[in-house]
Amino acid sequence: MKQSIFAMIADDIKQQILDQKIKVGGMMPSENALCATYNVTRTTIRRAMALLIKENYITPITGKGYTVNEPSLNNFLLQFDEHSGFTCSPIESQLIKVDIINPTPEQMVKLHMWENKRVVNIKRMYLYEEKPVGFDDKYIIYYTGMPLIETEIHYPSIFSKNTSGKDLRGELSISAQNANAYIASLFTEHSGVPVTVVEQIIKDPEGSVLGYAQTYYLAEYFEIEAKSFS
Amino acid sequence: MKQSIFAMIADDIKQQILDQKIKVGGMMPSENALCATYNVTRTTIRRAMALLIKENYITPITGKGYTVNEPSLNNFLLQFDEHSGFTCSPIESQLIKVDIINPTPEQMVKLHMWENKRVVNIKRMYLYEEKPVGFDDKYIIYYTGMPLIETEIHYPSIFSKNTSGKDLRGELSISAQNANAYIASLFTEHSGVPVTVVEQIIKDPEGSVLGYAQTYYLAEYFEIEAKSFS
DNA sequence: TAGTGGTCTAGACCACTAG
DNA sequence: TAGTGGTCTAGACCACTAG
Repeated sequence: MKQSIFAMIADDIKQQILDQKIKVGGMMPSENALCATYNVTRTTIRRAMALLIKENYITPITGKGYTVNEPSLNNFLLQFDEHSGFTCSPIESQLIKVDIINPTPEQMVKLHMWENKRVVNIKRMYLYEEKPVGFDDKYIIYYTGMPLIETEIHYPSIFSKNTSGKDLRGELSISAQNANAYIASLFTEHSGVPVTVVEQIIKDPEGSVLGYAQTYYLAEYFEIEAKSFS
Repeated sequence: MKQSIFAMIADDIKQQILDQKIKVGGMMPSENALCATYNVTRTTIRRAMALLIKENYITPITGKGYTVNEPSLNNFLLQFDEHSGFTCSPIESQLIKVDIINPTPEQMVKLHMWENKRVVNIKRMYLYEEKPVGFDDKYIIYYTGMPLIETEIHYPSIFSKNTSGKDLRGELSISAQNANAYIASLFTEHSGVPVTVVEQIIKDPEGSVLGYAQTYYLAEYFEIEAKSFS
Protein backbone atom coordinates (compact mmCIF):
# COMPACT_ATOMS: atom_id res chain seq x y z
CA MET A 1 0.00 0.00 0.00
CA LYS A 2 1.78 3.03 -1.36
CA GLN A 3 1.37 6.23 0.53
CA SER A 4 0.22 9.27 -1.37
CA ILE A 5 2.48 12.30 -1.70
CA PHE A 6 0.29 14.62 0.34
CA ALA A 7 0.18 12.09 3.20
CA MET A 8 3.98 11.74 3.12
CA ILE A 9 4.36 15.52 3.23
CA ALA A 10 1.91 15.72 6.13
CA ASP A 11 3.79 13.00 8.01
CA ASP A 12 7.09 14.73 7.35
CA ILE A 13 5.82 18.05 8.66
CA LYS A 14 4.20 16.32 11.63
CA GLN A 15 7.51 14.75 12.53
CA GLN A 16 9.26 18.09 12.23
CA ILE A 17 6.74 19.61 14.64
CA LEU A 18 7.10 16.70 17.08
CA ASP A 19 10.89 17.01 16.86
CA GLN A 20 10.52 20.75 17.34
CA LYS A 21 12.36 21.47 14.10
CA ILE A 22 9.34 23.62 13.34
CA LYS A 23 8.69 25.79 16.37
CA VAL A 24 5.39 25.55 18.19
CA GLY A 25 3.73 28.96 18.37
CA GLY A 26 5.55 30.18 15.27
CA MET A 27 4.50 30.24 11.64
CA MET A 28 4.76 27.51 9.04
CA PRO A 29 6.62 28.27 5.79
CA SER A 30 4.12 29.60 3.24
CA GLU A 31 2.33 27.28 0.86
CA ASN A 32 4.42 28.53 -2.03
CA ALA A 33 7.61 27.90 -0.07
CA LEU A 34 6.42 24.37 0.71
CA CYS A 35 5.62 23.86 -2.99
CA ALA A 36 9.26 24.62 -3.77
CA THR A 37 10.58 22.51 -0.90
CA TYR A 38 8.63 19.40 -1.83
CA ASN A 39 8.47 20.12 -5.56
CA VAL A 40 4.73 19.67 -5.87
CA THR A 41 1.84 21.95 -6.76
CA ARG A 42 -0.11 24.00 -4.29
CA THR A 43 -3.08 21.65 -4.47
CA THR A 44 -0.97 18.83 -3.07
CA ILE A 45 0.46 21.04 -0.34
CA ARG A 46 -3.07 22.12 0.55
CA ARG A 47 -4.20 18.53 0.94
CA ALA A 48 -1.33 17.98 3.36
CA MET A 49 -2.26 21.18 5.20
CA ALA A 50 -5.89 20.02 5.40
CA LEU A 51 -4.73 16.86 7.18
CA LEU A 52 -2.58 18.83 9.59
CA ILE A 53 -5.44 21.25 10.29
CA LYS A 54 -7.82 18.38 10.96
CA GLU A 55 -5.38 16.88 13.42
CA ASN A 56 -4.87 20.26 15.01
CA TYR A 57 -1.16 20.57 14.28
CA ILE A 58 -1.61 23.90 12.51
CA THR A 59 -4.21 26.65 12.24
CA PRO A 60 -4.72 28.66 9.03
CA ILE A 61 -5.00 32.43 9.14
CA THR A 62 -6.13 34.02 5.89
CA GLY A 63 -3.62 36.51 4.53
CA LYS A 64 -0.94 35.55 7.02
CA GLY A 65 -0.10 31.87 7.01
CA TYR A 66 -0.36 28.86 9.28
CA THR A 67 0.44 28.97 12.98
CA VAL A 68 1.93 25.87 14.58
CA ASN A 69 0.07 24.45 17.56
CA GLU A 70 1.19 22.44 20.54
CA PRO A 71 0.86 18.86 19.30
CA SER A 72 -2.07 17.14 20.92
CA LEU A 73 -2.05 13.46 20.18
CA ASN A 74 -5.16 12.77 22.14
CA ASN A 75 -8.11 13.53 19.94
CA PHE A 76 -11.03 11.22 20.38
CA LEU A 77 -14.26 10.96 18.48
CA LEU A 78 -17.21 10.53 20.77
CA GLN A 79 -20.53 9.68 19.20
CA PHE A 80 -23.07 10.43 21.85
CA ASP A 81 -26.77 10.73 22.12
CA GLU A 82 -28.99 10.33 25.13
CA HIS A 83 -29.54 6.62 24.76
CA SER A 84 -26.24 5.51 23.25
CA GLY A 85 -24.31 4.90 26.45
CA PHE A 86 -26.34 2.25 28.18
CA THR A 87 -24.58 -1.01 28.83
CA CYS A 88 -27.86 -2.90 28.84
CA SER A 89 -30.63 -3.22 26.27
CA PRO A 90 -33.38 -2.84 25.31
CA ILE A 91 -33.86 0.58 26.81
CA GLU A 92 -37.36 1.99 26.84
CA SER A 93 -37.81 5.73 26.62
CA GLN A 94 -40.74 7.23 28.47
CA LEU A 95 -41.85 10.84 28.22
CA ILE A 96 -42.65 12.15 31.70
CA LYS A 97 -43.56 15.75 31.16
CA VAL A 98 -43.56 18.57 28.62
CA ASP A 99 -44.14 22.05 30.02
CA ILE A 100 -43.80 25.59 28.83
CA ILE A 101 -42.28 27.42 31.77
CA ASN A 102 -40.99 30.83 32.71
CA PRO A 103 -37.31 30.24 33.29
CA THR A 104 -35.65 30.82 36.62
CA PRO A 105 -32.78 33.33 36.71
CA GLU A 106 -30.26 30.49 36.79
CA GLN A 107 -31.82 28.89 33.74
CA MET A 108 -31.76 32.23 31.92
CA VAL A 109 -28.05 32.55 32.57
CA LYS A 110 -27.46 29.03 31.35
CA LEU A 111 -29.49 29.68 28.22
CA HIS A 112 -27.82 33.06 27.60
CA MET A 113 -31.28 34.65 27.55
CA TRP A 114 -31.48 38.37 28.01
CA GLU A 115 -35.10 38.77 27.06
CA ASN A 116 -37.95 37.16 28.87
CA LYS A 117 -38.83 34.35 26.51
CA ARG A 118 -40.45 31.15 27.58
CA VAL A 119 -38.74 27.83 27.81
CA VAL A 120 -39.88 24.30 27.09
CA ASN A 121 -38.96 21.68 29.63
CA ILE A 122 -38.95 18.06 28.56
CA LYS A 123 -38.39 15.34 31.10
CA ARG A 124 -37.84 11.80 30.00
CA MET A 125 -37.08 8.56 31.77
CA TYR A 126 -35.10 5.63 30.42
CA LEU A 127 -36.10 2.21 31.66
CA TYR A 128 -34.46 -1.18 31.55
CA GLU A 129 -36.82 -4.01 32.37
CA GLU A 130 -39.12 -1.44 33.96
CA LYS A 131 -36.36 -0.17 36.23
CA PRO A 132 -35.45 3.52 35.81
CA VAL A 133 -31.79 3.73 34.80
CA GLY A 134 -31.61 7.13 33.12
CA PHE A 135 -33.32 10.51 33.47
CA ASP A 136 -33.14 13.28 30.90
CA ASP A 137 -34.05 16.90 31.64
CA LYS A 138 -34.03 19.30 28.69
CA TYR A 139 -34.59 23.06 28.62
CA ILE A 140 -35.13 24.58 25.21
CA ILE A 141 -35.94 28.17 24.33
CA TYR A 142 -39.49 28.22 23.01
CA TYR A 143 -40.36 29.55 19.60
CA THR A 144 -43.81 29.90 18.11
CA GLY A 145 -44.86 26.74 16.40
CA MET A 146 -42.40 24.49 18.20
CA PRO A 147 -43.78 20.96 18.06
CA LEU A 148 -44.94 19.84 21.48
CA ILE A 149 -46.77 16.64 20.69
CA GLU A 150 -45.13 13.50 21.75
CA THR A 151 -44.38 12.01 18.36
CA GLU A 152 -42.47 15.10 17.27
CA ILE A 153 -40.35 15.66 20.31
CA HIS A 154 -37.10 14.17 19.37
CA TYR A 155 -33.76 15.64 18.61
CA PRO A 156 -32.92 17.20 16.23
CA SER A 157 -36.28 17.72 14.51
CA ILE A 158 -37.54 19.90 17.33
CA PHE A 159 -35.02 22.51 16.22
CA SER A 160 -35.67 22.06 12.53
CA LYS A 161 -37.45 25.38 12.07
CA ASN A 162 -34.40 27.36 13.12
CA THR A 163 -31.71 25.35 11.55
CA SER A 164 -32.93 23.60 8.44
CA GLY A 165 -30.04 21.65 7.01
CA LYS A 166 -27.40 23.29 9.12
CA ASP A 167 -25.59 21.49 11.86
CA LEU A 168 -26.42 22.02 15.44
CA ARG A 169 -23.43 22.34 17.68
CA GLY A 170 -23.04 21.23 21.19
CA GLU A 171 -20.76 21.12 24.11
CA LEU A 172 -20.82 18.19 26.40
CA SER A 173 -19.43 17.57 29.83
CA ILE A 174 -19.36 14.31 31.73
CA SER A 175 -18.95 13.90 35.45
CA ALA A 176 -19.94 11.52 38.21
CA GLN A 177 -21.45 12.15 41.60
CA ASN A 178 -23.49 10.64 44.36
CA ALA A 179 -27.18 11.10 43.70
CA ASN A 180 -28.96 13.63 45.87
CA ALA A 181 -32.30 12.69 47.40
CA TYR A 182 -34.32 13.94 44.43
CA ILE A 183 -32.33 12.16 41.75
CA ALA A 184 -32.11 9.00 43.84
CA SER A 185 -35.87 8.97 44.28
CA LEU A 186 -36.36 9.09 40.52
CA PHE A 187 -34.33 5.92 40.27
CA THR A 188 -36.04 4.42 43.31
CA GLU A 189 -32.59 4.07 44.82
CA HIS A 190 -31.10 5.15 48.10
CA SER A 191 -29.57 8.59 48.21
CA GLY A 192 -25.83 8.44 47.45
CA VAL A 193 -25.96 5.89 44.65
CA PRO A 194 -23.34 6.83 42.03
CA VAL A 195 -24.69 8.53 38.93
CA THR A 196 -23.02 9.75 35.79
CA VAL A 197 -24.16 13.16 34.64
CA VAL A 198 -23.89 14.31 31.04
CA GLU A 199 -24.63 17.95 30.45
CA GLN A 200 -25.11 19.10 26.91
CA ILE A 201 -25.45 22.64 25.62
CA ILE A 202 -27.07 22.90 22.21
CA LYS A 203 -26.19 25.79 19.94
CA ASP A 204 -27.10 26.82 16.43
CA PRO A 205 -24.40 27.16 13.78
CA GLU A 206 -23.79 30.79 14.79
CA GLY A 207 -23.14 29.81 18.38
CA SER A 208 -26.39 31.02 19.98
CA VAL A 209 -27.64 28.79 22.76
CA LEU A 210 -30.84 26.98 21.85
CA GLY A 211 -31.10 24.82 24.91
CA TYR A 212 -29.39 22.55 27.34
CA ALA A 213 -29.91 19.05 28.61
CA GLN A 214 -28.84 17.25 31.74
CA THR A 215 -28.96 13.51 31.64
CA TYR A 216 -28.47 11.39 34.73
CA TYR A 217 -27.53 7.73 34.47
CA LEU A 218 -27.24 5.10 37.13
CA ALA A 219 -23.49 4.62 36.90
CA GLU A 220 -23.58 0.86 36.75
CA TYR A 221 -25.72 0.92 33.60
CA PHE A 222 -23.68 3.50 31.75
CA GLU A 223 -20.39 3.61 29.90
CA ILE A 224 -19.31 6.02 27.21
CA GLU A 225 -16.79 5.12 24.54
CA ALA A 226 -14.63 7.18 22.23
CA LYS A 227 -12.14 6.36 19.51
CA SER A 228 -9.09 8.30 18.51
CA PHE A 229 -9.09 9.43 14.93
CA SER A 230 -6.54 10.15 12.22
CA MET B 1 -20.10 36.22 4.95
CA LYS B 2 -20.64 34.48 1.65
CA GLN B 3 -20.70 30.73 1.68
CA SER B 4 -18.43 28.91 -0.70
CA ILE B 5 -19.88 26.75 -3.45
CA PHE B 6 -18.57 23.47 -2.08
CA ALA B 7 -20.09 24.22 1.33
CA MET B 8 -23.45 25.06 -0.28
CA ILE B 9 -23.36 21.81 -2.23
CA ALA B 10 -22.48 19.88 0.92
CA ASP B 11 -25.35 21.53 2.81
CA ASP B 12 -27.74 20.81 -0.02
CA ILE B 13 -26.78 17.14 -0.11
CA LYS B 14 -26.92 16.96 3.68
CA GLN B 15 -30.46 18.30 3.62
CA GLN B 16 -31.43 15.79 0.96
CA ILE B 17 -30.12 12.98 3.15
CA LEU B 18 -31.91 14.33 6.22
CA ASP B 19 -35.11 14.67 4.20
CA GLN B 20 -34.53 11.16 2.88
CA LYS B 21 -34.58 12.37 -0.71
CA ILE B 22 -31.29 10.50 -0.97
CA LYS B 23 -31.82 7.06 0.49
CA VAL B 24 -29.77 5.93 3.47
CA GLY B 25 -27.94 2.70 2.67
CA GLY B 26 -27.98 3.42 -1.05
CA MET B 27 -25.42 5.02 -3.32
CA MET B 28 -24.82 8.69 -4.02
CA PRO B 29 -24.89 9.87 -7.64
CA SER B 30 -21.36 9.66 -9.07
CA GLU B 31 -18.99 12.60 -8.86
CA ASN B 32 -19.37 13.22 -12.58
CA ALA B 33 -23.15 13.21 -12.27
CA LEU B 34 -22.90 15.70 -9.42
CA CYS B 35 -20.58 17.87 -11.54
CA ALA B 36 -23.34 18.05 -14.15
CA THR B 37 -26.08 18.63 -11.57
CA TYR B 38 -24.34 21.51 -9.85
CA ASN B 39 -22.41 22.70 -12.89
CA VAL B 40 -19.02 22.76 -11.20
CA THR B 41 -15.77 20.86 -11.68
CA ARG B 42 -14.91 17.63 -9.97
CA THR B 43 -12.51 19.35 -7.59
CA THR B 44 -15.36 21.36 -6.12
CA ILE B 45 -17.59 18.31 -5.84
CA ARG B 46 -14.75 16.47 -4.11
CA ARG B 47 -14.40 19.23 -1.53
CA ALA B 48 -18.09 18.88 -0.78
CA MET B 49 -17.69 15.10 -0.57
CA ALA B 50 -14.73 15.52 1.81
CA LEU B 51 -16.96 17.51 4.17
CA LEU B 52 -19.70 14.91 4.01
CA ILE B 53 -17.18 12.11 4.63
CA LYS B 54 -15.75 13.94 7.62
CA GLU B 55 -19.21 14.34 9.08
CA ASN B 56 -19.96 10.71 8.35
CA TYR B 57 -22.87 11.30 5.99
CA ILE B 58 -21.22 9.26 3.23
CA THR B 59 -18.46 6.68 2.85
CA PRO B 60 -16.30 6.47 -0.29
CA ILE B 61 -15.64 3.13 -1.96
CA THR B 62 -12.96 3.23 -4.65
CA GLY B 63 -14.23 2.10 -8.00
CA LYS B 64 -17.85 2.04 -6.91
CA GLY B 65 -19.05 5.30 -5.48
CA TYR B 66 -20.24 6.74 -2.19
CA THR B 67 -22.60 4.93 0.15
CA VAL B 68 -25.04 6.99 2.20
CA ASN B 69 -24.93 6.49 5.95
CA GLU B 70 -27.50 6.92 8.67
CA PRO B 71 -27.10 10.57 9.66
CA SER B 72 -25.45 10.89 13.03
CA LEU B 73 -25.57 14.44 14.27
CA ASN B 74 -23.80 13.75 17.49
CA ASN B 75 -20.10 13.74 16.85
CA PHE B 76 -18.00 15.22 19.60
CA LEU B 77 -14.31 15.94 19.78
CA LEU B 78 -12.82 14.90 23.07
CA GLN B 79 -9.29 15.97 23.82
CA PHE B 80 -8.17 13.79 26.64
CA ASP B 81 -4.99 12.97 28.41
CA GLU B 82 -4.48 11.66 31.90
CA HIS B 83 -4.29 15.02 33.61
CA SER B 84 -6.63 17.09 31.44
CA GLY B 85 -9.87 16.37 33.26
CA PHE B 86 -9.21 17.66 36.73
CA THR B 87 -11.47 20.45 37.92
CA CYS B 88 -8.81 21.70 40.32
CA SER B 89 -5.24 22.85 39.80
CA PRO B 90 -2.32 22.61 40.15
CA ILE B 91 -2.17 18.86 39.93
CA GLU B 92 1.06 17.21 40.92
CA SER B 93 2.02 13.95 39.23
CA GLN B 94 3.92 11.43 41.29
CA LEU B 95 5.45 8.23 39.93
CA ILE B 96 4.72 5.40 42.34
CA LYS B 97 6.21 2.38 40.69
CA VAL B 98 7.74 1.08 37.46
CA ASP B 99 8.04 -2.68 37.17
CA ILE B 100 8.73 -5.19 34.47
CA ILE B 101 6.28 -7.98 35.14
CA ASN B 102 5.14 -11.25 33.68
CA PRO B 103 1.56 -10.58 32.69
CA THR B 104 -1.35 -12.46 34.18
CA PRO B 105 -3.61 -14.36 31.77
CA GLU B 106 -6.21 -11.60 32.00
CA GLN B 107 -3.64 -8.98 31.13
CA MET B 108 -2.44 -11.05 28.18
CA VAL B 109 -5.97 -11.19 26.81
CA LYS B 110 -6.38 -7.46 27.24
CA LEU B 111 -3.07 -6.82 25.50
CA HIS B 112 -3.82 -9.29 22.69
CA MET B 113 -0.56 -11.08 23.51
CA TRP B 114 -0.14 -14.58 22.23
CA GLU B 115 3.56 -14.91 23.02
CA ASN B 116 4.99 -14.68 26.46
CA LYS B 117 6.54 -11.23 26.37
CA ARG B 118 7.06 -9.12 29.40
CA VAL B 119 5.02 -6.09 30.32
CA VAL B 120 5.91 -2.79 31.92
CA ASN B 121 3.61 -1.58 34.65
CA ILE B 122 3.65 2.11 35.51
CA LYS B 123 1.65 3.38 38.45
CA ARG B 124 1.23 7.06 38.98
CA MET B 125 -0.64 9.17 41.48
CA TYR B 126 -2.12 12.61 40.90
CA LEU B 127 -2.23 14.93 43.88
CA TYR B 128 -4.04 18.15 44.61
CA GLU B 129 -2.70 19.97 47.64
CA GLU B 130 -1.09 16.69 48.70
CA LYS B 131 -4.40 14.86 48.57
CA PRO B 132 -4.57 11.93 46.13
CA VAL B 133 -7.29 12.66 43.57
CA GLY B 134 -6.24 10.45 40.65
CA PHE B 135 -4.50 7.12 40.13
CA ASP B 136 -3.13 5.91 36.83
CA ASP B 137 -2.22 2.28 36.14
CA LYS B 138 -0.59 1.55 32.77
CA TYR B 139 0.41 -1.79 31.24
CA ILE B 140 2.64 -1.59 28.19
CA ILE B 141 4.20 -4.43 26.23
CA TYR B 142 7.94 -4.28 26.84
CA TYR B 143 10.44 -3.94 24.03
CA THR B 144 14.21 -3.96 24.35
CA GLY B 145 15.50 -0.51 24.99
CA MET B 146 12.24 0.90 26.27
CA PRO B 147 13.05 3.88 28.45
CA LEU B 148 12.38 3.15 32.07
CA ILE B 149 13.96 6.10 33.83
CA GLU B 150 11.63 8.59 35.30
CA THR B 151 12.32 11.54 33.06
CA GLU B 152 11.55 9.55 29.95
CA ILE B 153 8.38 7.90 31.02
CA HIS B 154 5.75 10.03 29.50
CA TYR B 155 3.35 9.46 26.72
CA PRO B 156 3.87 9.32 23.81
CA SER B 157 7.68 9.28 23.80
CA ILE B 158 7.77 5.89 25.51
CA PHE B 159 6.40 4.44 22.28
CA SER B 160 8.60 6.47 20.00
CA LYS B 161 10.80 3.59 18.94
CA ASN B 162 7.88 1.74 17.38
CA THR B 163 5.97 4.57 15.92
CA SER B 164 8.24 7.41 14.91
CA GLY B 165 6.11 10.13 13.40
CA LYS B 166 3.01 8.03 13.02
CA ASP B 167 -0.05 8.51 15.12
CA LEU B 168 -0.87 6.24 17.95
CA ARG B 169 -4.47 5.26 18.11
CA GLY B 170 -6.57 4.63 21.10
CA GLU B 171 -9.95 3.64 22.33
CA LEU B 172 -11.30 5.15 25.46
CA SER B 173 -14.18 4.27 27.72
CA ILE B 174 -15.51 6.26 30.62
CA SER B 175 -17.64 4.95 33.44
CA ALA B 176 -18.33 5.65 37.08
CA GLN B 177 -18.50 3.34 40.07
CA ASN B 178 -18.15 3.15 43.79
CA ALA B 179 -14.56 2.61 44.78
CA ASN B 180 -13.70 -0.83 46.08
CA ALA B 181 -11.58 -1.11 49.20
CA TYR B 182 -8.27 -1.08 47.33
CA ILE B 183 -9.00 1.98 45.20
CA ALA B 184 -10.55 3.81 48.15
CA SER B 185 -7.44 3.17 50.22
CA LEU B 186 -5.26 4.76 47.54
CA PHE B 187 -7.33 7.89 47.87
CA THR B 188 -7.40 7.60 51.67
CA GLU B 189 -11.16 7.61 51.38
CA HIS B 190 -13.86 5.34 52.66
CA SER B 191 -14.84 2.45 50.45
CA GLY B 192 -17.79 3.38 48.23
CA VAL B 193 -16.70 6.90 47.35
CA PRO B 194 -17.67 7.59 43.71
CA VAL B 195 -14.85 7.36 41.21
CA THR B 196 -14.72 7.95 37.49
CA VAL B 197 -12.76 5.35 35.57
CA VAL B 198 -11.20 6.04 32.19
CA GLU B 199 -9.83 3.03 30.40
CA GLN B 200 -7.64 3.60 27.40
CA ILE B 201 -6.31 1.05 24.93
CA ILE B 202 -3.29 2.23 22.98
CA LYS B 203 -2.67 0.85 19.51
CA ASP B 204 -0.10 1.48 16.80
CA PRO B 205 -1.23 2.74 13.38
CA GLU B 206 -1.76 -0.83 12.19
CA GLY B 207 -4.09 -1.58 15.07
CA SER B 208 -1.84 -3.77 17.21
CA VAL B 209 -2.29 -3.25 20.91
CA LEU B 210 0.71 -1.62 22.55
CA GLY B 211 -0.73 -1.21 25.99
CA TYR B 212 -3.64 -0.13 28.10
CA ALA B 213 -4.21 2.28 30.91
CA GLN B 214 -6.81 2.54 33.63
CA THR B 215 -7.12 5.87 35.33
CA TYR B 216 -9.23 6.35 38.44
CA TYR B 217 -10.40 9.78 39.49
CA LEU B 218 -12.19 10.91 42.60
CA ALA B 219 -15.45 11.89 40.92
CA GLU B 220 -15.74 15.25 42.60
CA TYR B 221 -12.40 16.39 41.16
CA PHE B 222 -13.02 15.22 37.62
CA GLU B 223 -15.06 16.38 34.66
CA ILE B 224 -14.48 15.62 31.01
CA GLU B 225 -15.59 17.95 28.24
CA ALA B 226 -16.17 17.46 24.55
CA LYS B 227 -17.21 19.74 21.72
CA SER B 228 -19.21 18.88 18.67
CA PHE B 229 -17.44 19.54 15.43
CA SER B 230 -18.40 20.53 11.92
C1' DT C 1 1.82 46.84 -2.86
C1' DA C 2 3.62 42.17 -2.38
C1' DG C 3 2.49 38.05 -0.12
C1' DT C 4 -0.82 34.89 2.06
C1' DG C 5 -4.38 31.50 2.37
C1' DG C 6 -9.40 30.40 0.13
C1' DT C 7 -11.68 28.97 -3.83
C1' DC C 8 -12.38 27.19 -8.35
C1' DT C 9 -11.51 25.57 -13.27
C1' DA C 10 -9.77 22.17 -16.66
C1' DG C 11 -7.54 18.35 -17.50
C1' DA C 12 -4.54 14.10 -16.76
C1' DC C 13 -3.38 9.32 -15.20
C1' DC C 14 -4.07 5.64 -11.83
C1' DA C 15 -6.12 1.38 -9.44
C1' DC C 16 -10.23 -0.66 -8.59
C1' DT C 17 -15.10 -2.71 -9.31
C1' DA C 18 -18.40 -4.99 -12.10
C1' DG C 19 -20.64 -6.40 -16.18
C1' DT D 1 -14.29 -2.41 -21.10
C1' DA D 2 -16.72 1.57 -19.26
C1' DG D 3 -17.27 3.83 -15.02
C1' DT D 4 -15.77 5.04 -10.34
C1' DG D 5 -13.21 7.35 -6.80
C1' DG D 6 -7.93 8.75 -5.64
C1' DT D 7 -4.28 11.64 -6.82
C1' DC D 8 -1.86 15.32 -8.96
C1' DT D 9 -0.58 19.23 -12.21
C1' DA D 10 -1.01 24.08 -13.83
C1' DG D 11 -3.11 28.04 -13.59
C1' DA D 12 -6.63 31.73 -12.30
C1' DC D 13 -8.96 35.22 -9.32
C1' DC D 14 -10.36 36.61 -4.68
C1' DA D 15 -10.20 38.86 0.13
C1' DC D 16 -7.23 39.68 3.63
C1' DT D 17 -2.90 41.15 6.38
C1' DA D 18 0.98 44.07 6.96
C1' DG D 19 4.65 47.03 5.68
